[in-house]
Amino acid sequence: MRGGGKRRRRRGGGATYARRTKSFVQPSLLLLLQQGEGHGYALMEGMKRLGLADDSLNPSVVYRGLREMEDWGWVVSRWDTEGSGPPRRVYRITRQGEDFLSGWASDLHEMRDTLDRFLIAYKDVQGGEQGS
Amino acid sequence: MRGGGKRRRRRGGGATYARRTKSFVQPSLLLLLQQGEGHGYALMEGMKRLGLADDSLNPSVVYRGLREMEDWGWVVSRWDTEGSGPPRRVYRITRQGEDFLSGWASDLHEMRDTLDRFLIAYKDVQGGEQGS
DNA sequence: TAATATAAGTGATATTAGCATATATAGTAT
DNA sequence: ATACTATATATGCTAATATCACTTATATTA
Repeated sequence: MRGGGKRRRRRGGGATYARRTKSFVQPSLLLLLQQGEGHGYALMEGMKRLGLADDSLNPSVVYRGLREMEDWGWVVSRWDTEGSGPPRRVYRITRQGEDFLSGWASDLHEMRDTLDRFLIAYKDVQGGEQGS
Repeated sequence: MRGGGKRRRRRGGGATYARRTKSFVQPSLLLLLQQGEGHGYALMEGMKRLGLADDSLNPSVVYRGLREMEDWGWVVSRWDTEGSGPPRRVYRITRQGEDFLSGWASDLHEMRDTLDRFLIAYKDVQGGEQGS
C-alpha cells in the first residue's frame, strides 16, 4: 500500500512521486480541471459540490496546491479581470498534468482497495466476538 | 471529508482527534490486536499478510506507533522473555483502544466513500472525452 | 459607510512519515 | 570460535505535509 514501493527519486521542484497518494486535494483539483478551466475559489466550491471536500477545507490548501502544481508543470494559469469582483487566476490542466492525474488515480485506486481490506477485516472481527 | 468538521480539541499526549483518518498504520495495529495480543515485529508481518502494508513499511513506524498508542492508553504492554530470540514487547488492546478503533473505522469508511466518489468521477471524465 | 461575498495569497508552526542507524539475542553455517 | 542471518526493539534527524492565523483587494448590498 501507500504508493507501493520505493520510487523516491526527486523531481524538479522538490516533489517526489511518493507524495502522489498522500494529498487528496491536488488530484481533486486536476480532476475538476479536466472538465474545464477554473480559478481557485470555484474549484474549491466544486470539490465540495462533488463531495471531495467539506467546509473544513482551508482555502490556503487549494491556492498553495495550485501554485505548486504550476511549478511542476501540471497546470498553467492566466489572470481574468473580466466580469465583476476581484481578479481571478484561472488554471488550465496541461498534458503533463493529465498524465500525472492518471497515475495518481491508479494509486488512489490501490489505496481504496487497501481501505476496503481494512474495513472488511474490521467488520469480520466485530461480527465474530460480540461479548468477549 | 477528512474526518468531517473541526473537532480539534487537544488530547493528553498532544494528539488530536483530527489525526484519526490520517495514519493508517495505527488503526491497522489496533485491528490486529483486537484479534489477540502480539508484539511489534509480528504485527508488522500481520499487516503485510492482510494486505494492509507492503515491504516499504518501515519498522520504526510500527514501533513508534505502538509506543504512542500506549501513551494515549489505547494499548498496554508487557515484556515477554520466554521462548527463543530477543525479548518481545507484547501489546494488548484496551477498552479505550477498542472504542477509538471503532471511531477510526467509521472515519476510514467515510474516507473510502470519498475515494470512491473521486474514482467514479475520474472514470466518467475519462470515458466522456477520449480525443479532446 | 459598514458589512458581506468573492478572490488570492503569505508566514509560521504543528504534525506525520521516512531514512539511517544502533543495540541485542539466538540459531546456523564455516 | 567466528561470522552471518533472522528476529526484535528503538532513537535521532530530516523531509514532507497539513493547518492556523492573518493580510490584501474588489465589488455588491444594507
